[in-house]
Amino acid sequence: MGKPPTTLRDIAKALGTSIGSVHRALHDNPGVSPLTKDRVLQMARTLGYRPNIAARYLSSKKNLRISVNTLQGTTSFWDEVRTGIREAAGSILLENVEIEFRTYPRLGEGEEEAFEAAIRNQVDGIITFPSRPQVLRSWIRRASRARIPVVCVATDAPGSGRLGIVAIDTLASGSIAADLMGRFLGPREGSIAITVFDMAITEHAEKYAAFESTLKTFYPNLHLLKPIEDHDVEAEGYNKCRRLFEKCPNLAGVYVTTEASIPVLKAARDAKLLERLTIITTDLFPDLVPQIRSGAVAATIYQRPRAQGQIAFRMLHEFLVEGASRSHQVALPPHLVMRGNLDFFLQRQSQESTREKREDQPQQPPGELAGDFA
Amino acid sequence: MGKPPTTLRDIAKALGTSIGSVHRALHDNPGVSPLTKDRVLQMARTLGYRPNIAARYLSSKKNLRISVNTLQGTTSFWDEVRTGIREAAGSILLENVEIEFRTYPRLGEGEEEAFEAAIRNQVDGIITFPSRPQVLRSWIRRASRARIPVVCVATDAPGSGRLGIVAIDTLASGSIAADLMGRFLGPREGSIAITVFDMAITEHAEKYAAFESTLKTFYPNLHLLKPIEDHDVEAEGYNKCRRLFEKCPNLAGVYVTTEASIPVLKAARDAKLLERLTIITTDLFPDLVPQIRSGAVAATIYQRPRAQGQIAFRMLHEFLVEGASRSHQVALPPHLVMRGNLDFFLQRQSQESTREKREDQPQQPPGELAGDFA
DNA sequence: TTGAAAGCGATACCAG
DNA sequence: CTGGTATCGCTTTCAA
Repeated sequence: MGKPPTTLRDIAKALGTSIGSVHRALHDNPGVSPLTKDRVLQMARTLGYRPNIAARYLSSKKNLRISVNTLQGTTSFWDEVRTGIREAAGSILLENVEIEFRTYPRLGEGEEEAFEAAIRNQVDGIITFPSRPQVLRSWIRRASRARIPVVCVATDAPGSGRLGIVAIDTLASGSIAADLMGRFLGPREGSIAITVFDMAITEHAEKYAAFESTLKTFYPNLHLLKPIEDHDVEAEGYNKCRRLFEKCPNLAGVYVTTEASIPVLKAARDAKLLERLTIITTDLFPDLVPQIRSGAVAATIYQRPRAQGQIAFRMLHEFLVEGASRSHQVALPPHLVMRGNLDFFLQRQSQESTREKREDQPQQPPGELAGDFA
Repeated sequence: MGKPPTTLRDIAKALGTSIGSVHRALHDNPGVSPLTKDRVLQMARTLGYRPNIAARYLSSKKNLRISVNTLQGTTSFWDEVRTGIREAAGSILLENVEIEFRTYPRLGEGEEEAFEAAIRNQVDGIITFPSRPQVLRSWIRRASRARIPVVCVATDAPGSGRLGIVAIDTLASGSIAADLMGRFLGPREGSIAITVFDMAITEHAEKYAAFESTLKTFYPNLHLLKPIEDHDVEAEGYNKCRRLFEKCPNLAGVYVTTEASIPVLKAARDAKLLERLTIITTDLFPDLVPQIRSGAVAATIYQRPRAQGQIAFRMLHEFLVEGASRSHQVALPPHLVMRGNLDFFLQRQSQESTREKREDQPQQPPGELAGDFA
């Protein structure tokens, strides 16, 4: 059926030139006359040339090096992102990737240095969390000019020339949160509070907008308050919440769009409001578990850090190997965690680490284990 | 850093034999003395030999053939599973897979024939939906004996020797449904109905059990009724529901664990109960969309057919190529679709088909498009 | 600037 | 039963 794919040799033959020249032309290596180069490029196109990845890997076995620039785990989120990346890297058929983790301790501290180091070390690609997109933008531009593709995780850096972005869909998150809030509260009236890191972050503004829109459309009995910005500072979140709780007696629910839910919960507890509030949080980390189990948190929107890491890696790897990848903008739908399915997600998280360990074990040669597929 | 990986040549040299013999020994091809075979196997193990996939693919470029045996799309579920499989196959680096779709028209009609045909055609692996696990079990066994690995999608075939299973986690599904039902209904008392295909299907029994357990634990005010079995027959579902609705005046909610939610909704409407019932359904298909939008369906548990297809394919491919894969039992958490995030999911579904078309376009050679990563 | 040729690691075939 | 070798498509080096 399908005719055999075009090879370098085919192009060379068709043009009466040599494989070497064709190769050089296709990779715009020095030492090709502009004429031959044009002809080769032309012919490659008409013949529909697609490089054979296996052959390429086999002959030049230089490894790809990918730098992963992320935040140190304040919570488990970034640990899981890294796990996802490791997993995806481990399940690649062509084992041609080396990963360098450059982890910085806090938001905006060491972020630029890490990026600079990655570029200086000539990595082939970068996966990064642009905690302050404006600051990182120029760095990403610089990387792009040096032909180092950059994939952003969790937060986008618009207008930076980054290759791609993997994040949770903000619209889906905000909307489902609002929908749940509305259904949980039923017909009664009340006010809803929402906390964000900073409305200057696109993602957070979008979540707010989606939440607001869905609430307004379907649950007009609920009134959304102005967003509380906590800037990931515990005291700030706590104090602003306390103040709000006192000022707003008809408060019915709170939606925490970031991981910083603990201060909010503490404030609610201290204000003796925990029982009366319907609280929806974001992500899943150890301190949140008892809050969910006790019912203090009605539901949490899980942002699937592991999946984000896996997809980011695949996107970057596919680009590095094939020169193009499917879609460079992935917006994942979040998962919903409540009391009933909490254990399922906790189990999943712990399975990750277990599996990591098993991967170090020596593997059997293929002939042996085809046994019963047990 | 890492020392260079062991090759066939290394083994041959260490044993003072030839590459040819080593190769034969590792693949237990005919024509090796038991002695050499043992020595080779031994040495391969001690040297930690791992075959080089790229080299293997390059030299013997025989394609893998995979048969995909699924139900014709009564709804869009199986179409999406197939799309997921196609997607995963398309994004494989080593383009060495050919997919043969064997689609049968209805539950249990043509299922065995399709399986038999796949085996007869000597495919390298099978992805199947075992609509009647007991019936298919012996066929799967037969395939396994012929060294054809089988991956089940959506429903398991226990004790069949299948290589793996990809499905939605029944516990997570049933539990989240119960949790939502409980929260939606609030403190008031009432009965809850649940419909399944047949309690003899493991997955359905498990969903029921999970639903029951979560409901009992957290929402004792709600009383769960005996399950309604519809056997995917429209009239059966409709009639049983009508009867139930009349018999049970304090009915507060219904959980439909299968795709067969339309008859239930019709029954509710005809009984003038639609407004008063909280209905949670399963999956997402065109006819359900207006029901969600109107609020008749409070939420639907989306079983992510595309993801199931992708993962099933990857599992099978990884096994065929590497002889082993990560985990052979994947239980996915479902997605939750409500009015607010409905559009997000609909958009996703339509993107699939759009993207499929774009894949046919000729691709640029790699040198060209590294441009601005736009 | 170009052409020729030596690998990369595994497969498969042919002669011993 | 075993050893040797051409081959897959590409990269890279060395001559010309």
